[in-house]
Amino acid sequence: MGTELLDATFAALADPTRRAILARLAGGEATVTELAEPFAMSQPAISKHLKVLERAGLVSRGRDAQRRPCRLEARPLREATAWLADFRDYWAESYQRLDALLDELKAVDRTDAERRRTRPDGTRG
Amino acid sequence: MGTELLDATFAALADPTRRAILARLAGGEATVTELAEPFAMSQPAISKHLKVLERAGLVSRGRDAQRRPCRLEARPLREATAWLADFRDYWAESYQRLDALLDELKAVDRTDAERRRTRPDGTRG
DNA sequence: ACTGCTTATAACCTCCTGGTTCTATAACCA
DNA sequence: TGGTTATAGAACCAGGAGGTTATAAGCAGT
Repeated sequence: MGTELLDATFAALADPTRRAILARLAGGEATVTELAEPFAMSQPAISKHLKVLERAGLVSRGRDAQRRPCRLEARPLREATAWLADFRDYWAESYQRLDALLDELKAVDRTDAERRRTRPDGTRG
Repeated sequence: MGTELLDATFAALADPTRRAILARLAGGEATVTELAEPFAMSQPAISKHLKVLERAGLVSRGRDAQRRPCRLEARPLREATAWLADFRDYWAESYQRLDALLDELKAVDRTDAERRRTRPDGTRG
């Protein structure tokens, strides 16, 4: 599980233009000019975004004469999703442990209360 | 669903130091010095990372005398996970549509073959 | 061979990021 | 009051990100 792939993937996802490009590509392959069309931005800017997505492995390119059609790649998205899911699970588990701890503390409180009723000086002896 | 929150969240997740901090915090609250300890990095650097995490809403801070304990916040992580999940679903759906399209094309191929058998010049009528 | 379309590259700018060191603030401790 | 601990802030630096324009390169059609 390469941290560099995670770095690149999350960094790629951090830009709204790139997320929009990915969303567009989820609907099927597209060429650079097709991808650039909805944006108020020059074509080289889109090419740069595509290079970022490509470096992260999120997008791969084919060849069709002059065109370089882009398509989505699943792997880095899977890895990023897996990281978030693992994280969520680990966190949930920690909360369970915390809940258990709190239950335990409550139990101790109760026994303390018991003890105080019989031994009012609060010693634990 | 603010794109700015997504920007900040994914950007925050794009750094391995910050992901490690989050992982540490999934195990419970921690102070800045506790968080800084495992890293070969100055304390102000960690404070900067914490500020990034805070700006993204991933972390909130309390107060305990001189200490400013950090704890995880669920919301931005939920939003990021949701974005990825929605994306995955949309993508899967598109693939279904693509499968349907391919089936349709195969069907057309078959009818073409039928036609060729009766009309060898290939005209479509 | 010329023209047009599609894409990438180069050079440049500005702003942000991630790190540093040094210093200030604030709370506790004696 | 003075010292220590915990954290934040300021000033600085190098490098990268995201944009621009102008240009080059590859391929297609006539």
